[in-house]
Amino acid sequence: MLKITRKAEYALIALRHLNSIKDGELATVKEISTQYGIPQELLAKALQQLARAKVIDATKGPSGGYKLLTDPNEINMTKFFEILEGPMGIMDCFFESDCNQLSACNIRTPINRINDSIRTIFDKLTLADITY
Amino acid sequence: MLKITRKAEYALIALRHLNSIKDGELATVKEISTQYGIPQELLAKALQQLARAKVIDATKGPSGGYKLLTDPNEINMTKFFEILEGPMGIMDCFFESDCNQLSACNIRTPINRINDSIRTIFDKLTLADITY
DNA sequence: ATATACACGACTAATTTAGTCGTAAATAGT
DNA sequence: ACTATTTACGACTAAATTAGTCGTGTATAT
Repeated sequence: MLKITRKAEYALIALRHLNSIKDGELATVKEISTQYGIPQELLAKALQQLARAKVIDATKGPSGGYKLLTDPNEINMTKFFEILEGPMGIMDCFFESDCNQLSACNIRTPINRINDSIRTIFDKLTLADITY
Repeated sequence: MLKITRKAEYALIALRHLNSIKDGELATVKEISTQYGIPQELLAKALQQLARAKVIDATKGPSGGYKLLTDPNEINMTKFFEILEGPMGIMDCFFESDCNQLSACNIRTPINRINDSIRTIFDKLTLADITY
């Protein structure tokens, strides 16, 4: 339970990789997927999402690839996960609001507190923390 | 992402309910599922798991039902979730160990730290915290 | 031109979660 | 003893989510 998706996992591996290469260098999806044994197309999608969100920068064409765009200290894990997996919350009722049991529900408040705790952890965690 | 299952959600609602009834009283699955609009059979399963784990106590027959068995302060959320959803971890590789990418994986250690943080939160959270 | 690399939507497959059903066993009340 | 009620539990189906693939398009270095 409380598992992250593989896509996020792959993205994390890739980000860490991007963080480790030299300044000015690029890494391609192919390289990364080969090196870590990750399905290429799936990793590609994840990196495209991160590129759209301006976390990484894409260069097309031969000798193209990706590089980090943001300071690793600036990318927190809440942002990261929300880019890849959508809004973070341990229960759906925080996003949906069409829960027909709302009036009867007796755990909304406590669940909210749990949720905040988890969010706080991920807010404080940056890519830099994942990296060392 | 990081969502808990509905079964766990239902169980939490039920536990909170059990915690609210008078000492010596019992609540049946039927009552609870009706009151909160929860599928009866699914809630039944969840409560059976909790009963097997000695978190609650079951009495069969007419005028039977469930009651809390443990002090709400003694039930922590890690235990609770692991009873209902199995081992808690944000990645599978902590349980499986047959990951063939292990050698290449560059995020195992940092992921472990994240995992520990989450665990710590849930370790400290008891049913009593959910209850007030 | 052409080969390489990213972009992206549509699609299928696999896995997980949600929910149902049938049957059994205990027990209180009659 | 019989019946209604309630828990116990495995097998099953349905729904939803996640994982992974494919086809096509666009940019660009050589």
